[in-house]
Amino acid sequence: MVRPPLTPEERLRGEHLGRLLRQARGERSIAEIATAAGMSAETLRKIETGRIATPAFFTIAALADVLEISLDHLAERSSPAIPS
Amino acid sequence: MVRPPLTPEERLRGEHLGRLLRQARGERSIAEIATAAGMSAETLRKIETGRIATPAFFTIAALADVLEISLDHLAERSSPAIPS
DNA sequence: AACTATACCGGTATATCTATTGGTATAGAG
DNA sequence: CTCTATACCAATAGATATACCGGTATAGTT
Repeated sequence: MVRPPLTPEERLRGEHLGRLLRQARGERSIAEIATAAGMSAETLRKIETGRIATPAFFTIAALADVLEISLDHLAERSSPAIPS
Repeated sequence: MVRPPLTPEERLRGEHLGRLLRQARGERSIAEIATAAGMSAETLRKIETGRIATPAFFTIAALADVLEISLDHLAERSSPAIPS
Protein backbone atom coordinates (compact mmCIF):
# COMPACT_ATOMS: atom_id res chain seq x y z
CA MET A 1 0.00 0.00 0.00
CA VAL A 2 1.29 3.42 -0.84
CA ARG A 3 -1.00 5.99 0.68
CA PRO A 4 -4.32 4.79 1.96
CA PRO A 5 -7.40 6.93 1.23
CA LEU A 6 -8.79 8.99 4.08
CA THR A 7 -11.02 6.99 6.41
CA PRO A 8 -14.57 8.09 7.17
CA GLU A 9 -13.36 9.05 10.65
CA GLU A 10 -10.69 11.31 9.19
CA ARG A 11 -13.28 12.99 7.01
CA LEU A 12 -15.53 13.54 9.99
CA ARG A 13 -12.62 15.03 11.87
CA GLY A 14 -12.03 17.40 8.99
CA GLU A 15 -15.67 18.44 8.95
CA HIS A 16 -15.51 19.10 12.65
CA LEU A 17 -12.40 21.23 12.31
CA GLY A 18 -14.13 23.19 9.57
CA ARG A 19 -17.14 23.87 11.74
CA LEU A 20 -14.93 25.20 14.51
CA LEU A 21 -13.17 27.53 12.09
CA ARG A 22 -16.40 28.79 10.60
CA GLN A 23 -17.71 29.43 14.08
CA ALA A 24 -14.59 31.45 14.89
CA ARG A 25 -14.96 33.49 11.70
CA GLY A 26 -18.34 34.75 12.83
CA GLU A 27 -19.72 37.55 10.71
CA ARG A 28 -16.55 38.30 8.78
CA SER A 29 -16.49 37.27 5.13
CA ILE A 30 -14.58 34.30 3.75
CA ALA A 31 -12.67 36.58 1.40
CA GLU A 32 -11.52 38.87 4.18
CA ILE A 33 -10.19 36.08 6.38
CA ALA A 34 -8.66 34.16 3.51
CA THR A 35 -6.78 37.20 2.28
CA ALA A 36 -5.55 38.00 5.79
CA ALA A 37 -4.36 34.42 6.19
CA GLY A 38 -2.67 34.33 2.79
CA MET A 39 -4.84 31.76 1.04
CA SER A 40 -7.55 31.75 -1.63
CA ALA A 41 -11.17 32.16 -0.61
CA GLU A 42 -12.03 28.88 -2.28
CA THR A 43 -9.51 27.02 -0.16
CA LEU A 44 -10.89 28.49 3.03
CA ARG A 45 -14.40 27.61 1.97
CA LYS A 46 -13.37 24.02 1.32
CA ILE A 47 -11.67 23.77 4.68
CA GLU A 48 -14.71 25.16 6.46
CA THR A 49 -17.05 22.74 4.71
CA GLY A 50 -14.74 19.78 5.34
CA ARG A 51 -13.98 19.16 1.69
CA ILE A 52 -10.31 19.56 2.57
CA ALA A 53 -10.13 17.05 5.40
CA THR A 54 -6.42 17.17 6.22
CA PRO A 55 -5.19 20.71 5.54
CA ALA A 56 -1.58 21.75 6.03
CA PHE A 57 -0.31 22.65 9.47
CA PHE A 58 0.84 26.13 8.49
CA THR A 59 -2.44 26.81 6.71
CA ILE A 60 -4.37 26.18 9.91
CA ALA A 61 -1.76 28.05 11.92
CA ALA A 62 -2.23 31.14 9.73
CA LEU A 63 -6.00 30.90 10.12
CA ALA A 64 -5.78 30.45 13.88
CA ASP A 65 -3.58 33.51 14.03
CA VAL A 66 -6.04 35.65 12.09
CA LEU A 67 -9.01 34.28 14.01
CA GLU A 68 -7.18 34.60 17.31
CA ILE A 69 -7.87 31.06 18.43
CA SER A 70 -5.56 28.43 19.90
CA LEU A 71 -4.18 25.58 17.80
CA ASP A 72 -4.13 23.30 20.81
CA HIS A 73 -7.74 24.13 21.43
CA LEU A 74 -8.58 23.32 17.81
CA ALA A 75 -6.71 20.03 17.88
CA GLU A 76 -8.28 18.90 21.14
CA ARG A 77 -11.76 19.61 19.92
CA SER A 78 -11.24 18.09 16.48
CA SER A 79 -9.57 14.82 17.37
CA PRO A 80 -12.50 12.71 18.54
CA ALA A 81 -14.61 11.23 15.80
CA ILE A 82 -17.69 12.49 17.60
CA PRO A 83 -18.74 15.35 15.32
CA SER A 84 -21.39 17.39 17.10
CA MET B 1 -1.55 29.46 -11.76
CA VAL B 2 -2.69 26.31 -10.06
CA ARG B 3 -0.54 25.67 -7.05
CA PRO B 4 2.72 27.52 -6.83
CA PRO B 5 5.79 25.55 -5.74
CA LEU B 6 6.97 26.05 -2.19
CA THR B 7 9.08 29.15 -1.75
CA PRO B 8 12.57 28.97 -0.21
CA GLU B 9 11.10 30.66 2.88
CA GLU B 10 8.48 27.96 3.21
CA ARG B 11 11.16 25.30 2.96
CA LEU B 12 13.21 27.01 5.65
CA ARG B 13 10.14 27.18 7.84
CA GLY B 14 9.65 23.43 7.35
CA GLU B 15 13.26 22.75 8.27
CA HIS B 16 12.86 24.81 11.39
CA LEU B 17 9.72 22.96 12.41
CA GLY B 18 11.55 19.70 11.88
CA ARG B 19 14.39 20.77 14.12
CA LEU B 20 11.97 21.67 16.89
CA LEU B 21 10.30 18.26 16.64
CA ARG B 22 13.59 16.41 16.65
CA GLN B 23 14.66 18.35 19.67
CA ALA B 24 11.44 17.39 21.44
CA ARG B 25 11.96 13.72 20.55
CA GLY B 26 15.24 13.67 22.46
CA GLU B 27 16.66 10.18 22.92
CA ARG B 28 13.59 8.26 21.85
CA SER B 29 13.79 6.51 18.47
CA ILE B 30 12.02 7.68 15.33
CA ALA B 31 10.21 4.35 15.07
CA GLU B 32 8.84 4.58 18.59
CA ILE B 33 7.45 8.09 18.21
CA ALA B 34 6.14 7.48 14.70
CA THR B 35 4.26 4.38 15.81
CA ALA B 36 2.81 6.18 18.81
CA ALA B 37 1.67 9.04 16.58
CA GLY B 38 0.21 6.70 13.95
CA MET B 39 2.53 7.44 11.05
CA SER B 40 5.37 5.67 9.29
CA ALA B 41 8.94 6.16 10.49
CA GLU B 42 9.89 7.38 7.04
CA THR B 43 7.35 10.17 7.22
CA LEU B 44 8.55 11.31 10.63
CA ARG B 45 12.13 11.26 9.46
CA LYS B 46 11.26 13.40 6.45
CA ILE B 47 9.37 15.87 8.60
CA GLU B 48 12.25 16.15 11.04
CA THR B 49 14.76 16.72 8.25
CA GLY B 50 12.52 19.27 6.55
CA ARG B 51 11.97 17.20 3.44
CA ILE B 52 8.24 17.43 4.10
CA ALA B 53 7.96 21.20 4.41
CA THR B 54 4.20 21.59 4.84
CA PRO B 55 2.94 18.53 6.72
CA ALA B 56 -0.72 18.03 7.56
CA PHE B 57 -2.23 19.72 10.60
CA PHE B 58 -3.40 16.49 12.21
CA THR B 59 -0.03 14.86 11.57
CA ILE B 60 1.71 17.57 13.57
CA ALA B 61 -1.06 17.53 16.15
CA ALA B 62 -0.54 13.80 16.72
CA LEU B 63 3.20 14.34 17.08
CA ALA B 64 2.76 17.24 19.48
CA ASP B 65 0.46 15.07 21.56
CA VAL B 66 2.98 12.24 21.78
CA LEU B 67 5.88 14.63 22.40
CA GLU B 68 3.85 16.63 24.89
CA ILE B 69 4.53 19.99 23.32
CA SER B 70 2.22 22.85 22.42
CA LEU B 71 1.04 23.42 18.86
CA ASP B 72 0.86 27.16 19.44
CA HIS B 73 4.42 27.07 20.70
CA LEU B 74 5.49 25.17 17.59
CA ALA B 75 3.71 27.57 15.24
CA GLU B 76 5.11 30.66 16.91
CA ARG B 77 8.64 29.41 16.73
CA SER B 78 8.36 28.11 13.17
CA SER B 79 6.68 31.02 11.43
CA PRO B 80 9.54 33.47 10.92
CA ALA B 81 11.86 32.68 8.06
CA ILE B 82 14.77 33.19 10.40
CA PRO B 83 15.83 29.59 11.00
CA SER B 84 18.11 29.46 13.99
C1' DA C 1 33.65 -11.08 11.45
C1' DA C 2 28.73 -11.40 11.81
C1' DC C 3 24.60 -9.49 13.78
C1' DT C 4 21.44 -5.92 15.33
C1' DA C 5 19.57 -1.32 15.77
C1' DT C 6 19.13 3.10 14.13
C1' DA C 7 19.07 6.49 10.74
C1' DC C 8 19.82 8.25 6.16
C1' DC C 9 18.68 8.43 1.09
C1' DG C 10 16.52 7.79 -3.77
C1' DG C 11 12.94 6.01 -6.34
C1' DT C 12 8.12 4.87 -6.99
C1' DA C 13 3.17 5.21 -6.53
C1' DT C 14 -1.29 6.90 -4.98
C1' DA C 15 -4.05 10.33 -2.51
C1' DT C 16 -4.69 14.74 -1.29
C1' DC C 17 -3.93 19.86 -1.21
C1' DT C 18 -4.22 24.34 -3.19
C1' DA C 19 -5.40 27.63 -6.85
C1' DT C 20 -8.01 29.00 -10.79
C1' DT C 21 -11.99 29.28 -13.67
C1' DG C 22 -16.70 29.53 -14.67
C1' DG C 23 -21.16 28.76 -13.35
C1' DT C 24 -25.22 29.00 -10.00
C1' DA C 25 -28.02 30.98 -6.15
C1' DT C 26 -29.50 34.22 -2.85
C1' DA C 27 -30.18 38.61 -0.63
C1' DG C 28 -29.83 43.48 -0.40
C1' DA C 29 -29.19 48.16 -2.64
C1' DG C 30 -30.26 51.29 -6.16
C1' DC D 1 -35.63 44.84 -12.49
C1' DT D 2 -30.52 45.47 -12.32
C1' DC D 3 -26.40 45.47 -9.93
C1' DT D 4 -23.45 43.98 -6.34
C1' DA D 5 -21.76 41.07 -2.69
C1' DT D 6 -21.40 36.73 -0.78
C1' DA D 7 -21.27 31.97 -0.89
C1' DC D 8 -21.71 27.54 -3.01
C1' DC D 9 -20.18 23.96 -6.41
C1' DA D 10 -17.72 21.05 -10.26
C1' DA D 11 -13.91 20.52 -13.16
C1' DT D 12 -9.11 21.09 -14.06
C1' DA D 13 -4.21 21.06 -13.13
C1' DG D 14 0.28 21.26 -10.86
C1' DA D 15 2.67 20.42 -6.49
C1' DT D 16 3.15 18.08 -2.38
C1' DA D 17 2.18 14.41 1.40
C1' DT D 18 2.47 9.88 2.83
C1' DA D 19 3.86 5.00 2.45
C1' DC D 20 6.73 1.32 0.91
C1' DC D 21 10.99 -0.57 -0.99
C1' DG D 22 15.91 -1.42 -1.37
C1' DG D 23 20.20 0.17 -0.39
C1' DT D 24 23.86 2.40 2.51
C1' DA D 25 26.31 3.72 6.77
C1' DT D 26 27.48 3.77 11.49
C1' DA D 27 27.77 2.11 16.18
C1' DG D 28 27.29 -1.30 19.50
C1' DT D 29 27.06 -6.40 20.58
C1' DT D 30 28.31 -11.12 20.67
